[in-house]
Parts: sequence; C-alpha cells; structure tokens
Amino acid sequence: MCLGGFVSEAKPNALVEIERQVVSLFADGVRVAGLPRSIGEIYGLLFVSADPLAMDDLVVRLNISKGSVSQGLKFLRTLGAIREVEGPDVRRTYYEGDIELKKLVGGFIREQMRPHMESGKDRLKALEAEVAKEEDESKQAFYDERVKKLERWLKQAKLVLPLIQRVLGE
Amino acid sequence: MCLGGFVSEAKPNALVEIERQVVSLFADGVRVAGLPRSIGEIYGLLFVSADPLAMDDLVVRLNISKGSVSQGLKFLRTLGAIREVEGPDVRRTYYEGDIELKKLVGGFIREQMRPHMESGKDRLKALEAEVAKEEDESKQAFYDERVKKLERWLKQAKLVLPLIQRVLGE
DNA sequence: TGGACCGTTCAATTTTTAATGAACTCTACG
DNA sequence: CGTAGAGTTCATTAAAAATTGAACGGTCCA
Repeated sequence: MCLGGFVSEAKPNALVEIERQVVSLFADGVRVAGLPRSIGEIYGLLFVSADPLAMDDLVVRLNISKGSVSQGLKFLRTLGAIREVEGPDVRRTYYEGDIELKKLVGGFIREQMRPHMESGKDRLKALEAEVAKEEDESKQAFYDERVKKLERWLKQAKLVLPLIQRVLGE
Repeated sequence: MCLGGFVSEAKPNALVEIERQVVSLFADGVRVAGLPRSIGEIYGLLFVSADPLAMDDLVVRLNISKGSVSQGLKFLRTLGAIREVEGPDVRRTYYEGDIELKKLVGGFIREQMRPHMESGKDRLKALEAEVAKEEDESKQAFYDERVKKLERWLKQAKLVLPLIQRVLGE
C-alpha cells in the first residue's frame, strides 16, 4: 500500500514556507514600481537564499521559464540589484542578491526614472516652441504659465531624487 | 464647388497642437506611476485648459468613453488632483486641475503607497512568526537577519515619504 | 570536429489590464 | 408622476504586457 502514493511526495526543490512568503512579498512589491511579477520572484528568492543560485535553480524552484529568468536576471543586473559570483559548477553563472536598499533604489532611478525625465525635458522644449507660435496673446500667456509650471515640476523632481539617495545612503 | 468637401473640415472640438502635446506628455508621464493612459489624458487636458471642463467635454475632446472618464475623474478626485467647480451649465459638474505638484504626489503617496506599506508590515509580522518556527539554528539566524533587513527597509521608506512631501512643500 | 550544455533571443501565446457601452440610478423640472 | 439628461456601474471586449518555448550562438572538453 501507498506505493507510488502522493502523500507527502514533496518536489525536491519546492520552496519552503518562508521562501514562499518572501518570494510572494517581492513579487507583489515590485508591482508598485511597475515591474513584472517574475522579476520580483527572482530577486526575492535570491534575497532569501543563503547560497548563490544559478539560472537553472531559479527556473526549477520558481517554476518559470528559462526565457523569463534570463530576461529577469538581465534586468536585475543592469539595476545592480544582483551580483555574479563563483559557484560549485564552473560552467554556470551564479547570482547573489545585493541587499542594500540604496543600490536598488539607485539603480531604479538611474535606469527607469532618469531616462523618462530626460525625454520629458526635450518634450517641454518642443512645447515651448509651440507656445511661441500662439497668436492669441492671452492664450499664449496662459500656456506659457503652464509650461513654466511643468518646468518647475521637473526641477523639483531633479532635486528630490538625489535627496532620496542620500537619505538611504547610510 | 467645395460643398461638403473634406478639406480643412476640422472637428469642432479637436485638440490644438499644444493641447495634444500636453495630453500626450501626461499620458506617458502617469505610466511611470503605473496608472492607465486615460487618467493621464484627462488630467493633462484639465491642466492645459484655462476654463473648467465637464465630463462630456472630456469624452468628446479626448475621444474616450463616458465610462473611462467617469472612472478616471473618480480616481483623480480621491487623489485630490482635480477640483469640482461651478460652470455655465448648472446641471453639470465641472472640473479644474489642481496644479500643485505637492498635492498630486501627496495624494499618490496617501492613496497608492501607504496602503501597500501597511500590508507589507503585516506580511513581515507573519514572516517573523514563520522564522520563529525554523528548527535549524543557523538557518534561523540567516532568515532572521534578512527579515530584520526588510524591516529596516520599511522604516527607511517611512522616513523618505514625508521628506519628499516637505521638499515639494514650498 | 562534434556534441553537450549554458545562456540568449524573439515570435507566438497566455494572462492581465484598460476601455467600452448598455443598463442603471438619481435629480430636477414640467 | 413622467421624462430628460448627468453621472455611475459593471459585464463584455479590446489592447497591452508578460510568459513561454523553440531555435540559435557560444564555449568547453573529449
């Protein structure tokens, strides 16, 4: 009896409860930053793992595809949220999570926010040019005021970002 | 000739170029905050309009459905990003954009970020409980350290949010 | 040189999210 | 009351985003 039964037939690599919770916490967490769930899962598992993991570990343990993991790792690498390290198998690349909040936020600001702000600056330039063409004087005055307001916003944002980084920086 | 022709048959309510650019700027802009395009469009048009607009104006000029506009206005209201004001037609509700960055960011933090952080706090509590159950002592020590790290993150976030608001507050 | 294996890429697919529009409520007015 | 118009709701549909997986490129070693 019980031959081939399913009771307590645990998958060898399944996440333990603590890991499950941390992975899920990060999976939800990254969504406020508009990032895909899988990226949170990958970072979460690295965060909660004492030993470095290779791509294949992530594929098996999180049960997501090789493609997703590859892309997720690429993204986390550009953010500086993970580190490549040596591991048991020399053929593989192993990863560790970088657990400094400063690093994560810094990477996110650099890779995701700065570019938007740069393009915003250009678009404001274009807007200014458009406002200059406006014939109706009172309309022009109004538009001009609004564009000025936007420019002030951008300046404030530029001021806030480094401030955030400084506060996280100790 | 030219009776019923299409040349320069401009839609009476089409956006002018400046409006188009501002609407598009906000439509893209809100995406970094993970909000739907339509919300950016609505706020954008209110931002760039000298006079208050009613729902129907937004439906016609942005060419989006009544349902979307209704939901978008509801969201912007809870954020405090727009104001109800009087207008020509007493039967309708007119809206103006609130153009203080402080207000927008404050509303976003209050409505979108705080709730996440609250639930995060609860989940960390649950994690702590789970770690307490861990039998292996060295594993427990490791998990404990990580959970402590997460708690520190949360505290740092709580520190940063009011700071942001203060910097935008003048 | 060849084949085993790690990792990447990207077109196809699935899943998630946003937008639509018909049905509804509510109010004001005759 | 009854109807007309403003505004909301929500099931359906459409659009966007994430995920998959098969094909590919590179490298190491026999």
